[in-house]
Amino acid sequence: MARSFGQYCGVSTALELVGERWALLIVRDLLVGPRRYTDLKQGLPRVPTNILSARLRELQDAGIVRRVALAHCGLVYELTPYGRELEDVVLALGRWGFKAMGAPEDGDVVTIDSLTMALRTAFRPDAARAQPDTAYELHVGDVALLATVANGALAVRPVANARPVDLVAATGEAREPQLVIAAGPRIRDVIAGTLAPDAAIAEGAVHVLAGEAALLERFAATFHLDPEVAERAS
Amino acid sequence: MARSFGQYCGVSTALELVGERWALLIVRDLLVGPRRYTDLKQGLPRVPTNILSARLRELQDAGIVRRVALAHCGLVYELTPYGRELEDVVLALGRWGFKAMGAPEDGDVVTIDSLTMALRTAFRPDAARAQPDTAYELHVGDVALLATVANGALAVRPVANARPVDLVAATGEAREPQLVIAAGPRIRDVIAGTLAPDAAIAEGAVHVLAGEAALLERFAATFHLDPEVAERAS
DNA sequence: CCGGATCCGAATCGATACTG
DNA sequence: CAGTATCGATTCGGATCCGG
Repeated sequence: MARSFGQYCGVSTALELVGERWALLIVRDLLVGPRRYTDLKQGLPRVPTNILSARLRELQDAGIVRRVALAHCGLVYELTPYGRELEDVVLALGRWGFKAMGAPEDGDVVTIDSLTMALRTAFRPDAARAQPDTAYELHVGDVALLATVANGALAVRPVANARPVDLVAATGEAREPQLVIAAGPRIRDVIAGTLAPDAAIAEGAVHVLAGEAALLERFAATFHLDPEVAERAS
Repeated sequence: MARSFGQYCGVSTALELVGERWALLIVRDLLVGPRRYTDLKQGLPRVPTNILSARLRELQDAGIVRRVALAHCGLVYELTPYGRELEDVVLALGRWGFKAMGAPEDGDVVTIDSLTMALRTAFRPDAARAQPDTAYELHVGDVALLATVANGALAVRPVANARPVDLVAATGEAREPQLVIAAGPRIRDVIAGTLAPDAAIAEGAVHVLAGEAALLERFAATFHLDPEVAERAS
């Protein structure tokens, strides 16, 4: 399959399976849920279609992705259980890369799936448990999603939902968001802890559309990546 | 620098910085300690020298690696604090890839650094704390290292050491290993939990060179990757 | 519209040779 | 020891096309 690194080692084995360009971004999107070919292409606007289909085939051959035909609804790709275990890898990568993010390049997009995984990356279960359950509605660019924090667990779903309302009701996730905010790229700085919530509002980096502005403090405490000072013996 | 994925996202940022071929394997080796160019080339026998120097330059430009001139001892490359934070990423990748490892391909090598990181990947601090402190000497292929477990912490160093003996004594790591074993690739199965210690000895997958064979049970409990059954709601 | 396959120029990688 | 230089082999990117 992929060119070998010539090592009998877990890291090199992993990189042979998911180290090719675009592969882990496909996995990232599939970690949010099963996706159709077209969904993936839309969520990864810069991936050439031949690369997307090549990666999907390789991921299937490796037992990471499975292709499922839905009754009367077309095809979806979904992670196998083994593929879902890549969550730790993607979260670790996201956590590390988040700190290196500067201002967005021209033409950079924020997608529903990437924002969903970013929220999962930054989510602090213990910080969440220390505060009242809250539902946040977050708008970034033309992406909008509802993040519901309850009992130390996080659920994220798109807000302009294609899902039937009764499904939402059934999962008990439906609830009026206590805070609705619209943010630009500097929401990253709020989560990274380099921009205080009140400063973010004062500077217009975050707009409160509904709810009490003070709840942004709770948001920032719940979704937070600490500097992790990296004091370690070499 | 690298071609952009066109997303404002932590995962894609990380992949732009360390997603190129060989980059994370270089980081893996540097996580064990500072290395000279020649050390890296030896630990990554299949990397073309032009790629190695290109990656080292890119990693330096990204602030992940630093090039340090030692007094009268040449140059070494070492991770910056930010680079050292990639440990979580490399360990997560190693843990995941370890389970996908089959039999080694022809010509696959096991290096000191890859084996050291594999032991770190599989190390269970709580399992270690539940048992007496132990020093293991492990030979795989032509690689030999000493893994010292004390107070729930792991220290690994090469056994045919170029380091002065008094340095070893100063760090308190020096101690006669209670168990010395020589193993082939199937040591992987012992760590993965698919080959029981006594069966490994019976089948000749692991040879006990010194110490009590029963200590291999302790080794297997200390260095272990559980199946992590991945039962999760899709 | 969905789910790709095909073609081709550009960029990257791999192998080897060579240099201060 | 610490890399450059070169060049053929691969892979990637962009665009187009095609069957359902």
